[in-house]
Amino acid sequence: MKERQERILGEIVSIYLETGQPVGSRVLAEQGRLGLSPASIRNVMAELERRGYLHSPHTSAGRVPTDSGLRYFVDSLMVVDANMRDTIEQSLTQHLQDEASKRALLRRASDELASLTHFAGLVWVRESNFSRILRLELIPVSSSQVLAVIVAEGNQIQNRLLQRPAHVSDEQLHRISVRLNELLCDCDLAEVQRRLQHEMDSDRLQVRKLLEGLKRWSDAPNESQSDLFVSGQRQLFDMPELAVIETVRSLMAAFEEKEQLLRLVEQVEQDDTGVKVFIGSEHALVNMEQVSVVLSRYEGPENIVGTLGVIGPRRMHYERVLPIVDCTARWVSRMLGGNIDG
Amino acid sequence: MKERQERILGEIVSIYLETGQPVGSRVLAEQGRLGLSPASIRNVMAELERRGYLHSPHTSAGRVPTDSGLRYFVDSLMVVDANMRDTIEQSLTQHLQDEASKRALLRRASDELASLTHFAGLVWVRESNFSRILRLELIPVSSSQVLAVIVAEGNQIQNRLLQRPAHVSDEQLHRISVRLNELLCDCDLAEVQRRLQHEMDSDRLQVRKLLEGLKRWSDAPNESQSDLFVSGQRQLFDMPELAVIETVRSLMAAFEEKEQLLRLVEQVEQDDTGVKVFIGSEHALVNMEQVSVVLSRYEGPENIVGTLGVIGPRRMHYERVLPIVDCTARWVSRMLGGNIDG
DNA sequence: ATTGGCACTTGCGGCGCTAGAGTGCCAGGT
DNA sequence: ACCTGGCACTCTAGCGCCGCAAGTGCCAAT
Repeated sequence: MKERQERILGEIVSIYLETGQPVGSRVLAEQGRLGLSPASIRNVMAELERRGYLHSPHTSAGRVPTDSGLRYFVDSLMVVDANMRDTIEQSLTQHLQDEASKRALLRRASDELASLTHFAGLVWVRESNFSRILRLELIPVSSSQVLAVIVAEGNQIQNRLLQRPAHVSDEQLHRISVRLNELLCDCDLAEVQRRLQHEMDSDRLQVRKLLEGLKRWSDAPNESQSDLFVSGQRQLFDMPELAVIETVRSLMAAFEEKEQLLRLVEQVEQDDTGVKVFIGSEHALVNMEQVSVVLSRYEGPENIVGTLGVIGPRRMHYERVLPIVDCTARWVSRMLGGNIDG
Repeated sequence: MKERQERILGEIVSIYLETGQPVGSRVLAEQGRLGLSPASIRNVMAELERRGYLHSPHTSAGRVPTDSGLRYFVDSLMVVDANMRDTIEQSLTQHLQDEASKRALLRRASDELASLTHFAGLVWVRESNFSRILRLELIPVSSSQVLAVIVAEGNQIQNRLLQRPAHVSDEQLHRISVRLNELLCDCDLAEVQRRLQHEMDSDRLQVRKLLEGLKRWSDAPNESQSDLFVSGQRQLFDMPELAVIETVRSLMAAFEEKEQLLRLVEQVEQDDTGVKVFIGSEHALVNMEQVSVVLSRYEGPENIVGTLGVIGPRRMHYERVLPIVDCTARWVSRMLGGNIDG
């Protein structure tokens, strides 16, 4: 694209991001940074429209950047604010210092995304079953129940109540626990299943019920930990172009049903090329042509991976939001590396 | 109030609940169940308006029940559908059968409230620390960490990673675990604190760090379990009178900030007189004069208490919603009594 | 006490108009 | 060859107006 066209597209986009209104040749000329008359600008605008970067809502309105227009801006024209990163790091350091658990950390990360961008923050963590068992412990709870605790790789901790086999003393239970621990330690999921099955067949331990419970656990992903944190939805509705009941409904539906978001989020998990932007209709979310999604993959130790980012209006300051999402993702990755329970 | 006035108020309310529109004397007369002419009805309506049960938006609109009008309806006129309860029980039995954890159960209850009423379901559980310890176990995780698991009364289970004291073998850790278990078993929170302090002072076990971690745990309420479940918000925006951006914002704010809701919810926790209804401005939520809240307290075994209910439009079918909330609360109470982990 | 009739009030939808904004194109200047 | 002022054209948003429909309050008659 000609340099002249780029300059004009850039100006149009940045004014549009500010105001959200169509921008006309007049204001563009008066704003002065181009040194061109309205008429000249009009010619270029017409060309840009022919190429699909601009769009007129109607004859007597100005031009609005299309999704492609914004895309071009984000890909080629945008300059990220350099000292943005420091500000972000600072804020993150301040607010995300020492969180007790992984869940708490992620929730706070989501809050932080929301408060930095003033849009909706989003943190997703891949639903993961225990992968490789580091430790298994059975703890007697009552005469009818026993608590199974599993510590898996990446310090994931999961627990579940199982039915206690009749006529098994605490003493015996402890022995079974030790035995199972030896049996299942360092096994991955498939191996755990196999060995449990084998154990059940021979049933030397006479605790078929218990083993069944364990097996069922390893079958189903642990659904008790919801895995999508969303913060600051309400801020979206402060943007006039999103404060439309139709859009509101769609947004709420997306947040509540989650499947649509998950599809998007999983796309990002595939390739790990930093921050990914979906502008307007680029994500396939229906009725949400006015929103953009900015996501990045993050990665904790062993088996913890996920995606985080923000959902905001199509006209967001990408040059601010992109580094925010990027930094937060890195930060979260770093924090997850530390000492954190699951 | 005169029987005639009651009948008319009742008719107005039930038409209003259906349509959401002001109801005029004409339709009321034509509807036929009163056997009176529009003129007569008008007289009574004027009287009802003077008493504050009705309100005209303007001269040429019909009458709309005020909050007091609806209140009177709910308190004195309403007849709850008798076989409603069966339907509800049935649906609950079907969907809430065996949930693995307390959290899962409560979340499902919230979903169920939402799907039965088509409004937003709400379940709150009182944030509670462990009360009386039934069992404490220390599990070695790595060379630097140890997992503490506490089983408390009511089968509440909580776990936390603590720093592992240096130079303590798995063997020793197990002994410490047994010792601590003996020491702290059956103690309430205050007693736990006291004994831990005492133990730290003498420090016979040489594991000050570990004890400190435990103590800090018992100080702070366990914040990692968020305690308010909300489902089906989006359904609210299908009601035309709530699909107003102003109201949407307020609703979202209430759901996100939670303090306002908690204040309401705690009011209900105080007295346990079954279902409680807040109509329109009766709850002090700003900008939400168009919504009503129906809540009931529920109660699990030992120390688990909470409030659940729905948030819906002011014009909801109270005669349907009240039994739904009531039954769900009883049901949840019953289920919590069963075998469920925390 | 009830009711039909009538005058009065009020919001709402449709219509036409104007002002303002912005464009496209052309002809003339550099 | 490119830029620019000018002009005719188009479209929308806002305003005022009007008439319709709905509903009321009151009164006189039953």
